[in-house]
Amino acid sequence: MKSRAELAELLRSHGLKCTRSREAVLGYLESACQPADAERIYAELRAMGIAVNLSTVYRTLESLCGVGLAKKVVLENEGRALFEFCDSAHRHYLVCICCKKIIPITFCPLGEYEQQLEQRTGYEITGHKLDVYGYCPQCKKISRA
Amino acid sequence: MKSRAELAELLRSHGLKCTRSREAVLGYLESACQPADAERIYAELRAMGIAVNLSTVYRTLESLCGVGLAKKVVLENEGRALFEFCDSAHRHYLVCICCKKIIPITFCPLGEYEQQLEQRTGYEITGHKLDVYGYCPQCKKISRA
DNA sequence: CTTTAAATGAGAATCATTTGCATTTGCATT
DNA sequence: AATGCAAATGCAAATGATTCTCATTTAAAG
Ligand SMILES: [Zn+2]
Ligand SMILES: [Zn+2]
Ligand SMILES: [Zn+2]
Ligand SMILES: [Zn+2]
Repeated sequence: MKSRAELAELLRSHGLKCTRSREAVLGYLESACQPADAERIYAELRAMGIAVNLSTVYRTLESLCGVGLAKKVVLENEGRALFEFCDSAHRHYLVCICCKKIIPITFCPLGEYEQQLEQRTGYEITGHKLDVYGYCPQCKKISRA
Repeated sequence: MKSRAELAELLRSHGLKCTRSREAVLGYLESACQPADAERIYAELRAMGIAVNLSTVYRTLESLCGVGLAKKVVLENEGRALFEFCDSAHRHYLVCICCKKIIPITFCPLGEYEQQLEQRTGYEITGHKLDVYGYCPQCKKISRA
């Protein structure tokens, strides 16, 4: 949980003008425990008494992603894009298909696989996206009952 | 490349009434060399002289996916959903971020990884989605020039 | 305190996809 | 082959997430 001054500094050091909306959105992402969509960020900020416009939330998220302060996460079967604070770590997601809870996973098992693929296909591989789906412990119980 | 009779039989055996649109869409998917989006399927069928409505293409794709004759493929940075003939094989995609060419990959390196995740997280894992991005041999050359 | 380029708010526009409803069609039954 | 009916289709309008336009406000540099 960063202070307002820290957030402001983070914005400036990434070449972004520091505004109320940006500080608010960045602050929200930084303290959120899982990726959130624009509408949700918008709603939560309003609930906190911070009046931002939805267009501005979208624009701000785009700016933040542009300078590497946020990351866009697109999941299958999810109509809307999610966003999270970007600590620039490569990661994957374990998503509950029932309650939508998301656990970020930092271990990546695909280094060798990518090399093999490059050799076999002639592609120059620049990255990958891996999402794992299933039931979280809670939903597992419920679905059994 | 299946005959019309084969396509019809495939539809019926999956519990779907056999109609001109369904036969056309399924036929297109079956002979396509890579996943295509609804609009594209629509355009190609028209070009072949088969008049189908775009809504019908969408509805047909939904039906085909519903009975397991097609599969929806959602890729990052791709505004529209893609569809492919479903041979029920688990697969991944190697996508060129330049020309959008897609190579399906049948080898999956994630069996052990899923087991480890189940143990560590308590989730019951039901599946995963892995897409690899990069430059195809052709685009690799171009970007160097 | 001015100045000025960038950011914002409000709402319209866009784009893929879905839906309502009147009409047509597959196909089982006579 | 003719009949009947539920399911499928065409068309246009609705939807929902996201982007854009443009007039107004604001951050921050001088
Ligand atoms: Zn759950
Ligand atoms: Zn990885
Ligand atoms: Zn390419
Ligand atoms: Zn796999």
